[in-house]
Amino acid sequence: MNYKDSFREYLGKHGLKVTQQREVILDEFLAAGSHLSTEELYRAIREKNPHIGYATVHRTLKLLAESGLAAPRHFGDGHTRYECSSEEQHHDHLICTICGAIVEFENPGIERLQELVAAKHGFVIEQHRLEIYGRCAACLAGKGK
Amino acid sequence: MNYKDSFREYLGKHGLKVTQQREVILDEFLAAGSHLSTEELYRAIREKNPHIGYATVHRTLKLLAESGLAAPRHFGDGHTRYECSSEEQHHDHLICTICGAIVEFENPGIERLQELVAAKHGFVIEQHRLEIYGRCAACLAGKGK
DNA sequence: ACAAAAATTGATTTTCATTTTCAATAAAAA
DNA sequence: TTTTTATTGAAAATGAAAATCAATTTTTGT
Ligand SMILES: [Mn+2]
Ligand SMILES: [Mn+2]
Ligand SMILES: [Zn+2]
Ligand SMILES: [Zn+2]
Repeated sequence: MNYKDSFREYLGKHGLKVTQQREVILDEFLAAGSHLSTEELYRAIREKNPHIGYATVHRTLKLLAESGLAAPRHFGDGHTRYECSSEEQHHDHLICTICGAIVEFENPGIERLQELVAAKHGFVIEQHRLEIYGRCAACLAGKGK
Repeated sequence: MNYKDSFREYLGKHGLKVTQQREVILDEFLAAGSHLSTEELYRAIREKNPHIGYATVHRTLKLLAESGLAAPRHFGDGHTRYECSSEEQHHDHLICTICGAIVEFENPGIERLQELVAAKHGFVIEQHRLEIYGRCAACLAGKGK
């Protein structure tokens, strides 16, 4: 089942309605780059759909997050960013402090050690967040934007 | 050199003044528990020093962070929290999603793997943040507050 | 298809942590 | 001590996120 059907299913199961705005916003969310802020997605949508309001974009992103289709991220710039999460598996992020580039990575070894750390302290993990901040290759080479 | 002298040194080197308020706030910051929000520290200070304003507590915490004596943390509850950072070494956090308990841990294996991940993507690490959210032992046993 | 019921929309307002303002005050320099 | 400079704290401003509410759209019921 694809994103659009999953979203429709979630809406139906929660007594929510399938609206034109929600369809457009999901389409643009899937088409636009990942890790976009509400403001960024709103601007992208507004180009083709000037009638869709900021509040609706905001609410739909929260709805996508609640439905598990989008994942909110916080990289320290004061803006909540969202990325698709349904079909992708868990990953963490490398963030360039100069150009803002975001690189995703997965590391089973780190994941395993986290489980060991949690177990050692009697915790059962629900989620985790690992963000590595530094300078990306391009910026180190003086070629960052 | 202790915290108070380090702070005085930082102030002196930056053309800033050593004030009674800053001394009191640093004292309370060191005496109070770790991972306190500005609001929490302000309340603790106000009990003995009703004349110290919220803005001054806020500014002093930022100053402590700039000087490297305090480290700001964000655990997702919308409040910036601060902890001492000067003499302690790096650590990460386990946060209970039920009672809010915060457990600190260090794991050299995870740190090493992070360096490998960063190197693989051409990044030079400046800092990182690892937060593991889950249920603590007490809450799992039904004894959480 | 039509009417009634229920949810959504979007411009606007509100919230709330954080930051800034500014006249009075305190600290450091002369 | 006098002058200069920074700090203080009450209040106001800021800004991202969330809430409001009358108008509109979607869905349900007949
Ligand atoms: Mn990502
Ligand atoms: Mn800590
Ligand atoms: Zn870069
Ligand atoms: Zn707990």
